[in-house]
Amino acid sequence: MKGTKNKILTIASELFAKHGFHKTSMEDIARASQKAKGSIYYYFKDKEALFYEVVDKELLHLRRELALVVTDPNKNAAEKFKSYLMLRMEILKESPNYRETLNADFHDHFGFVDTLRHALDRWEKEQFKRIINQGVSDGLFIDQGDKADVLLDVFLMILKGLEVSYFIQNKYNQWHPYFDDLIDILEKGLSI
Amino acid sequence: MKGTKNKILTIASELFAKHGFHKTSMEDIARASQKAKGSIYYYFKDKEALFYEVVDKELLHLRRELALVVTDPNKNAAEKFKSYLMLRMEILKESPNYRETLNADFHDHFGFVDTLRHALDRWEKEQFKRIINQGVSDGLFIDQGDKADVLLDVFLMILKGLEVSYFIQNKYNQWHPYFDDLIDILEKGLSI
Amino acid sequence: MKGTKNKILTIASELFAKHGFHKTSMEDIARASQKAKGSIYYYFKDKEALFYEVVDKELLHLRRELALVVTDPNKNAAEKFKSYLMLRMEILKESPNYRETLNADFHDHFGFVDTLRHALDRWEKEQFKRIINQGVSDGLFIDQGDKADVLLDVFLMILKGLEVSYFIQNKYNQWHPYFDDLIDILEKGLSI
Amino acid sequence: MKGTKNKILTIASELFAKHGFHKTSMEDIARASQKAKGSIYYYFKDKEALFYEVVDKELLHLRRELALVVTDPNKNAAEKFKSYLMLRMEILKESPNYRETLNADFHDHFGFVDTLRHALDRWEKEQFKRIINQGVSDGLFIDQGDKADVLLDVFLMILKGLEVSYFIQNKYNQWHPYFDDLIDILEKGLSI
DNA sequence: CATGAATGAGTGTTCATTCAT
DNA sequence: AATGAATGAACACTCATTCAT
Repeated sequence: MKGTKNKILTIASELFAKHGFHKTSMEDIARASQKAKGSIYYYFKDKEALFYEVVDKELLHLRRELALVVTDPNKNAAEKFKSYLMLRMEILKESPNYRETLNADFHDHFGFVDTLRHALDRWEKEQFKRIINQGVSDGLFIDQGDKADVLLDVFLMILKGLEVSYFIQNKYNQWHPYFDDLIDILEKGLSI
Repeated sequence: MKGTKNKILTIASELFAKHGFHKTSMEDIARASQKAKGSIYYYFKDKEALFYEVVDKELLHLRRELALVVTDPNKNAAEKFKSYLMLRMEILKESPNYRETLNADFHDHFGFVDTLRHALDRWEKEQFKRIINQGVSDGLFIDQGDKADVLLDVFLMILKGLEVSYFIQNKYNQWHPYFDDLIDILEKGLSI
Repeated sequence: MKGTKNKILTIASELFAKHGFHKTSMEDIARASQKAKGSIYYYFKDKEALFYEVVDKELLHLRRELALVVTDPNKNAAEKFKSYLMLRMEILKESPNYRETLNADFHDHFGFVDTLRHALDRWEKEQFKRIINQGVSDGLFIDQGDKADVLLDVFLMILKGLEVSYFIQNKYNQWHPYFDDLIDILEKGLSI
Repeated sequence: MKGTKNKILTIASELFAKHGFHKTSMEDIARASQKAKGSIYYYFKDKEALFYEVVDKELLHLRRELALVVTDPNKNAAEKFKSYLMLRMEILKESPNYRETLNADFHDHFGFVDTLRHALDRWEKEQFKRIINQGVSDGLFIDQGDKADVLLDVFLMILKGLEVSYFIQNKYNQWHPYFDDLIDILEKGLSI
């Protein structure tokens, strides 16, 4: 039955989100989802494998939503650019398990999610390329030539950095009002 | 004796840096510092209290070094600005315990380090204000008026975000060559 | 269907042989035999019952081969004696599941194999009696009278003891070259 | 305190003896010795390390007792030979944990006791050499020359084999009355 | 000051077995 | 005849913390 696996996945997602990976025990998940501990292991090899699928689900949602923006026929490149950034932050705000992933990296406790994160990085770079190409062919953006790739990387770096100030340090509500200004700053800084 | 406490502190700093807070046990610290486990608890109430002092020490070092830049009589405001940013990254690179503090785990469950981080935030904002004020009075920068405070906050937000891409995601070596460009982008973005 | 049961039996035999009773899980057997876990329980009440049949099959093979020696019309008693001993060791070498049966674990906790082993003991004693009787009637051996039975038991005891040095302690290759000498010693020791 | 460690060691020895290594849990040992589970791990790295020390203690006892026979000034070589064999069996009967060591399981999966067993093997060979040398110099035994070493090994092999029939298959009480006969057989078999 | 023995709650994981279909 | 989802008891091991000395 899909039912059991999904229930475990859903409950696990909530618990991991609320208490973090380390402080959520398999015991907790089993109790909360009213399943036997062994049942979790029937569907998921590991605690890590369970967390992996939880994060995977979040990122699937993120990509699906962002793709709608990128392919939206009613927006020009500049609008897509801004919409993408804002929606990205909005969805990430509700993807707490992916966010936990950004940190612990360092001590390689979550090396097992690297696959997912790198895949997302590549995917996002691709989307930005599309937006920019559209902007260039529409005459809105200037073709940066060889510098384009580096600029894109730098831009993504800043973007990912903001996730931290925004979410992990819980400044979301504090900074959100100034987010427009921030996007302007970035656009201006990158505009040459 | 100061000797014992300092030895514990030094060794703990190294071990936390190498293996992280969670993966470093009091046992490990006791063994490495050739002290009894009980002795650690004589000087430090908690594992958390020990970590707190370790991080405190790192931030003390950071502030001391950055203060030298801010008060340097041989630099103008623009130079101080750039020097501050670069030195900040350089020292943070060697402050792994503070960096672990950026973890969600620590935010959710170890609020005890928040005190330190907030104190640093306030301190850094103060330093930037000094630099900018000097720049304005020297005619280098334009007085932003009411917007100054918000711009400063946004700027610091970006700065802190960069820590993540830089250190936690181990991109330091990858991005370092472009750091100059990045500072330029920030200066340009913020300059009007 | 015989097919399913036999497949399970064959695969189980291989896995038990390779990894031992404890380290072979029903899961392993199910996966390797491409059958569902439940199917194993359809044919075998227990993990123990499954192992029992595996061992039973090995001993069936052993008895069949040894019977050929005992009833061989072209060998005299002395030749049968030596052939029996050597063939016995040769076949046991390839009967790893029976051999695991010698374990203390199995004696303390898995008495279910005792039945098989005792049956084998009785069978082997019978075969030796036959050989000796043939030897006596051919004038090759001396009738030991009342002592015959005890001597036979002692002899079998030594024989079974050798299995351990030989197989369990993996000295097979080491001792094999001296096996002839050993049989001589036993013959001489028992000959009066 | 030696007290706690010894209590754990003693209780563990009894439990391992009664139920075997696998069926004795650390929980059981903790409960029976009225110590915390953690206390066991304070003194013993592992369940294996605990078992190792238990076996070590048994073998220490064995060697101490056998050494008394080997160095007994009131026995000639033949007497020592017989005494050694009988005492050996007597003590091994009361060394159930060492005996579990003879298992295939332990060979495949618990190589950690091999050290002990090999040390014992070497030690026993040494003792036999002493006895035989005494016998030769007293004119009781004939010097076997080059063959001595191999004969010794074969002899030890038989000896170790007997352990199985005797103890693991619980034939001790059954065979003990015939042990004298058995020693005679071995002496005769090996004597030329 | 300093020790180190002792604790016990907590954790991830395994696996033989059952049963509705 | 055959399945495979679901179970739950069991287990080895970790570690921050306490306290008598």
